[in-house]
Amino acid sequence: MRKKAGASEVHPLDAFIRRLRLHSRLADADAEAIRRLPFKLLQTRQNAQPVREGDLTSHCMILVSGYIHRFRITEGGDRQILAIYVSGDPIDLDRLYLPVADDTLQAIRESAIARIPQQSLHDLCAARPAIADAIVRAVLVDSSVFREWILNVGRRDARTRIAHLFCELAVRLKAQGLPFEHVPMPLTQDQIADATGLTSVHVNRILKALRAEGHIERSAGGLVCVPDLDKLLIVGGFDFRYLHLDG
Amino acid sequence: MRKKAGASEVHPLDAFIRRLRLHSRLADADAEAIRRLPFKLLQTRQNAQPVREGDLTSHCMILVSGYIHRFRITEGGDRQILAIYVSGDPIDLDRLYLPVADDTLQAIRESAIARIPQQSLHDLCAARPAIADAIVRAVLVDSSVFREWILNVGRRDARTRIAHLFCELAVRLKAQGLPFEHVPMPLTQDQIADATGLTSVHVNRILKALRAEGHIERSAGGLVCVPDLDKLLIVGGFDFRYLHLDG
DNA sequence: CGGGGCCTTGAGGCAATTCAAATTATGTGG
DNA sequence: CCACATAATTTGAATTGCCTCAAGGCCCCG
Repeated sequence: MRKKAGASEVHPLDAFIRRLRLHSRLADADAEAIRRLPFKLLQTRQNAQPVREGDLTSHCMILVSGYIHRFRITEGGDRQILAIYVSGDPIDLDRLYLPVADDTLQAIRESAIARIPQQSLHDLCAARPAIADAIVRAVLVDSSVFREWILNVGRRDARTRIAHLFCELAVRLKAQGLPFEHVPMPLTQDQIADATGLTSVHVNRILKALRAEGHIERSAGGLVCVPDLDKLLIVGGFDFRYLHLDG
Repeated sequence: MRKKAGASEVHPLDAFIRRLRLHSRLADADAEAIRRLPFKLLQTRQNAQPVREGDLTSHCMILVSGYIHRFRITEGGDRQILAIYVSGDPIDLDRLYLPVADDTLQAIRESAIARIPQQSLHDLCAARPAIADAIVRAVLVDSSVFREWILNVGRRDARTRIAHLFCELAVRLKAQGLPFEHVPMPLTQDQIADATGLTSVHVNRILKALRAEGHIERSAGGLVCVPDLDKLLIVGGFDFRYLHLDG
């Protein structure tokens, strides 16, 4: 009757395995092989930058807990956030094949990261084709998300754009089995602005409007609370297809 | 003295091999294996859509000649172009692992496409790890380009944005060994608008200004001619890093 | 209790949009 | 090779969504 303690306890990479299984079938043996991967747990504080554009890297990182974003800067110094990662997400798989970083990674709040030697991952992929496939699939889904961001920033007005960002976060959190009614909002208004290609001033006004309309609510700890995700999905013009969550 | 005719003649997939070699080392045997891939040549006319969002596919396509773009549409019906492909580019590698299309592909002008069964590509990757790696690397470079487009659309003004688009096309054409002083401009002003998140009216005005400043010129057949790429690179705030052309 | 983030609000300005119409290319059939 | 239809470019005028600048308020933390 009692659950046995032991190997099946929570492992830092379990969330990563869950994330891969969102899009790929992995045998238990594959999952076990991932758990046996050598890694070091890295605790980063808010705003730390575990990798900067231009760095030559030797490891890949999995976000174990916390939130991290990825950004680039224009010649003029303007920042654009390109992705927001939640626990379980691999945050720089690209560096497995392109070891020179083309973006900077920054912790949104204090986070825990598993650092895995690239060589170990390559070896694992060579030994286990199902894992290699799962990794490519994860890369491709991310790629589809990048494309949706182009669409979001290029063709939607501020209100829809911001709503869409919240929707995406909520849906991805939900898919990962994380609490999603409260979207992680240690995302400052500045960061929302940088993720949507807007100004923090304008973001502020739009948030006010969305609040007035009841689409979002303030919540403890600076979280954004989504009282009715279905309604917000409509405001954000959200279509699930690009996330490839067919499961 | 005379070149021997035979196996070394131009093959439709040679441009693809060149494209892969931009970022990956491929042995001659690998290249030869690619040439032996079964494929059918498809001639498409302007505006044809070889694949639509939602299609379930069984093939992957390589652009042999011509130009193709990839787009998505918002709930409101606005189009955003997400990528522009030139000869040699694989245009839907993502479908190798995610067979349901999340974008629509459309020919900018009449084009020739090589259609390869996904199964054949999978087999080839399994047999030749170097090719599998090269394909993943191609996917990752594309992904970096998508991110640059987010930055472009999100954080640059119209002038810089349009200049950046031309720069990217010119640089990619050049890298592929194609003529690049004349950027392919069967891209209509509507299409430039959809690629940059602007209005065709505004694109028209900016083009006029860029012409007045001598950064671009009109050329036969609706091409845009870039008299001095180095200058345009500055106007577009262009940084090569994201293209990963270290070679 | 003072300083530094972050959020909030107002007023004014501008880049880009919308609407509308004229002009110029492109292509097709007679 | 011209006439006509269609698509693409160009231009103007008015509008607006979002930005800039600037100041004030809140809250956390030392």
